Amino acid sequence: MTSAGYLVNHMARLFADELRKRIAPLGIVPGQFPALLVLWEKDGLTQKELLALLDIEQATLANTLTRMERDGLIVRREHPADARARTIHLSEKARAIRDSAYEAAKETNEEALSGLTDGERQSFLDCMSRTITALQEGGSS
Amino acid sequence: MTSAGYLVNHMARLFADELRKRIAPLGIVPGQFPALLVLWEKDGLTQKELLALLDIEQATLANTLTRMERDGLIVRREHPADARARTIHLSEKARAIRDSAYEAAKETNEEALSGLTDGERQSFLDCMSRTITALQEGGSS
DNA sequence: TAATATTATATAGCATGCTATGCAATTCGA
DNA sequence: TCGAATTGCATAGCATGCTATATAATATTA
Repeated sequence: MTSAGYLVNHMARLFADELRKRIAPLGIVPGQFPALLVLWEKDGLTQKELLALLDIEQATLANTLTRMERDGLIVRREHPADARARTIHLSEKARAIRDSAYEAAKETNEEALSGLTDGERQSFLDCMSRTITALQEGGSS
Repeated sequence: MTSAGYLVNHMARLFADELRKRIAPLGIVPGQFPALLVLWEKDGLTQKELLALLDIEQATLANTLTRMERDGLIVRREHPADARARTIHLSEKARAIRDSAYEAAKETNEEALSGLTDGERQSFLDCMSRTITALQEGGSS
């Protein structure tokens, strides 16, 4: 159980669980975080525009947005020019938790990497980025 | 999108997808891999014994075993001494794909880490192990 | 030994992710 | 401009993981 794949899977679940506990009081869950990060920067995007900034599939985003709407984090309005599309807008609630959510994410990362030096953290993130690139290139060949 | 948590999640999905593609011809899926690794070493364990060797929850294992039985990878027999328990046995099919499965996992790891030197791979795995430890300790405090 | 507690496994319900497919609206080309 | 192709989003169905709870069997204890 010390292969890269096994460790990566285990680590990802622990990361998600830790974040989940920290953001639970805010009324959000880990799967909503990436979309929120984008929408906190720029509101009123269409699903397609939001999708282009995330690393998930369209169907996954569609389902996540449905849950975010159910949870009162976003509202979707009809697109002014295209009846197929809808624009996505954060609720006041979602805007209000922004700083706390950033803080929770920061604390999660800090806890996870607490045993690593700054240099190790740097090279760790670098290794992950390069691993991601390698796996993406393999698939698209 | 360069925080540790985001990268870890993304990397884990790419790893799983790559492995999924490589083992699909064998008739298994990534979630079955950890249980298979254990059962290839030692057959006839109970669910509880198997669980003790894996990093997943009991309910997750129970469902995985149900799917493995459905897929013809295992059979479960009544435990000779405890009517609550069942012993888990690999099918001939599962035994037959062992070497191919190991090879597929090895190739997945090799592809993922292809851009890293041996030294980098070593420290990468080490960082992951330490991160896992840090997150486990935090939760159990 | 009968009542209680514990244990082994299963199930319910949910989140997150995927592929495949459906559907309505828009765009393009003849 | 009309029919075909494309596009934007939703839905179906599944895997993998979780927590909480149910159930039956075993173990303990008063």
